Amino acid sequence: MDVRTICLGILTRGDATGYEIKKLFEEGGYEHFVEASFGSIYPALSRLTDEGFVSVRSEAQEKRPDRKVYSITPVGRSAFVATLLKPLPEDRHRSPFVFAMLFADLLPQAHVSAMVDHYIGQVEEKLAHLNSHSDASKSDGERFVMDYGRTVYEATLNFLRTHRAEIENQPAQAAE
Amino acid sequence: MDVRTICLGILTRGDATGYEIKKLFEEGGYEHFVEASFGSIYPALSRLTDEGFVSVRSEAQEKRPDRKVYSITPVGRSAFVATLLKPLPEDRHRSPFVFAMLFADLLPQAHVSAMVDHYIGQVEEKLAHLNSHSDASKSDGERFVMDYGRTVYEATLNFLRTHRAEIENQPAQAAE
DNA sequence: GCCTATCTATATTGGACCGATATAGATCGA
DNA sequence: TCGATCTATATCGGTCCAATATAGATAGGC
Repeated sequence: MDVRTICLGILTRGDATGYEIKKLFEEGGYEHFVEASFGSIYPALSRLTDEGFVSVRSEAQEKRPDRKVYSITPVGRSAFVATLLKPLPEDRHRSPFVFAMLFADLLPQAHVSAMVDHYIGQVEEKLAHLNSHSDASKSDGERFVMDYGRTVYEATLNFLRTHRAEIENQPAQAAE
Repeated sequence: MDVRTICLGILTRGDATGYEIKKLFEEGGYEHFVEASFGSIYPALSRLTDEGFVSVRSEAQEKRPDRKVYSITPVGRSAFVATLLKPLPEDRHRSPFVFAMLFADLLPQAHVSAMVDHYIGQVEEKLAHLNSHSDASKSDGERFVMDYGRTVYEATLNFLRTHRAEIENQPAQAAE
């Protein structure tokens, strides 16, 4: 999903700055399915403004730099819905950890165990972060995607804990 | 994980052409954690050759275009292992479908159901593809990552089948 | 008082990546 | 004969992002 569509979607839920959009990705429990960097968010917001899909107003702040608050326009809202009604791009999953496990036999066993421990820790942290969000104020869609994320993280943890021995106790540099 | 590292890894398992590396991603059951396009594979192989991490030989074929076969060098193999021993980049997951489900309330219910059906079909296809790979000739690492993929796909399917009603029967354009 | 770490806030850049395209060689079914 | 599809290499323009830049803070340690 391109970053302009992502920003439009976020803005259907309420006005936001570029910085707030980024924070939503980092802290909002969305990291299992969406992310964007400042390097793409600010240019995307600029283009959306140029295209008339969003409008922008500056707000001065005391003791803080000014902030630019973006609002979706009616045209932008229609464009967003139209995009969702088209066939969606494929999911993309990239896991350096899983890729590295393909080659566990090339690594010292102690290091493989440490990598598995570290990855389990990362997933536990993400799950805890998801669980820290109360469901009280969530829409059905938000609850659905949070529960989906929990399901995948829990399945991942169960799998790693159950199956880690299968790649940890391999002879180093097995003949291949 | 950058594409050069990915190509190096594949080549530790045996010589391959750029085209074969791409086919491995598409058909090898790796799509839940790694992928690269021709647009990045060929330049990566060129750079690896320039850097001395791989060597290349051309093979003429009857009735087919010539093919370039790449082999990892001892220096390349060491570099690959050294890369795996460093801290790995974070996983990245991008799911336009899950992102769209955040906004299910903006869409006609029939369309939401169709999107869920289509996504379930895609995941079922990926799972069937994974299951089509016999475990007989797999290394422990390969078995591990295939089993991991199955676990995640199965958890996904179970979740979608169980919870789809939570976003399908919403009033259209709920007040927000 | 200074320095480092961290937060808030916007913006840009160079390099990596990729979908599309190009070129060139086939087979197969209608 | 033609269109679809496969094999095979390669490039390009657009998108994305980590890093960097600039500018405004607070807080804690020395």
